[in-house]
Amino acid sequence: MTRLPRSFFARPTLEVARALLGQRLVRLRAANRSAVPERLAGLIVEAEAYIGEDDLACHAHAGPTARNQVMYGPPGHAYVYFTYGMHWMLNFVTEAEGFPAAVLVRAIMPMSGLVTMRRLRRDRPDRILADGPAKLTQALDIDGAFNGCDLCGSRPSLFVEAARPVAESAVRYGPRIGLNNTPEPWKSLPWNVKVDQTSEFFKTHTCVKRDQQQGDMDVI
DNA sequence: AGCACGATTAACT
DNA sequence: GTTAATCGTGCTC
Repeated sequence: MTRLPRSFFARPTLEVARALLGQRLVRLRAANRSAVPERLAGLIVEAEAYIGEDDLACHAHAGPTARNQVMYGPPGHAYVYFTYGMHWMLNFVTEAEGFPAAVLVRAIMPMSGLVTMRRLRRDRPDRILADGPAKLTQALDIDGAFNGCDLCGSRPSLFVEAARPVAESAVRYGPRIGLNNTPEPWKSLPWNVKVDQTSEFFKTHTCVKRDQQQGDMDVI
C-alpha cells in the first residue's frame, strides 16, 4: 500500500483531481488514546478543483485570510473548512507553496471500516454513506482538527494510497457543484471529475448487497 | 456591529 | 420539485 508522496500533489490542480480518482482515502481512527487505530477507507470517486485567487469560486479569491491560509501553504496538506453552519469539507492542497489551490474530495466508495462508518452515519443505507463531501467527513470522523494536517508526513492519521486506476472512458467532467452565486465563467468550468456510476469500475468494486455486508470489502 | 450567504444534507410535498 | 437547519466568514456600514 504505497502512500501518495508530496510530489503527487505538487502538480496542476486539475491533473491532481483527475489522478485522485480510484485512489484510496485512508483515515486511521483511534477510539481512545491506547487503542490500536482502526482503518476507515474508501476509493475516491468524485473530486473538484479550486485554483488560485482568479477562481471566483475558490476561497482564496479575495486573498489570504485566517480561514484559507492552509491553501497558501505547501501541497500535500489537508484544508478542512466548515460550511452551512454544520458541515465539514475535506480538501487536499495542491501546486507550489504560495499558490492557493486545492482539490475538494466530494465522494468515496467505502471499502474498509464499514461497521464504524455506518455508526458514524447513523445507520443510513450504504449507498448514501459517503456519496457527498459532508457525508464522507461524517463517515470518516473528520473535522476542523484536521485542518492543516500533513498527508505526507511520517505517521499521518489521514492520507491517500495508490489503489485502482480509473480508465479515461469511465471519467466524467462537468461543472463544479453548488456554485449558485458564482459568476461565469467560473460557475460552468468543467472542474468536477467523477467516475461514471454505470462504468465497469463501479460494477467491479460495488458489492452485490452492500447493506448486508458486515465486514470489509478491502484487499484489492 | 450587523448581515447575507455558503464548495450541503435530509426531510419534506 | 422545495425548504429548514445552523453558524463561521467576510463584506459593508
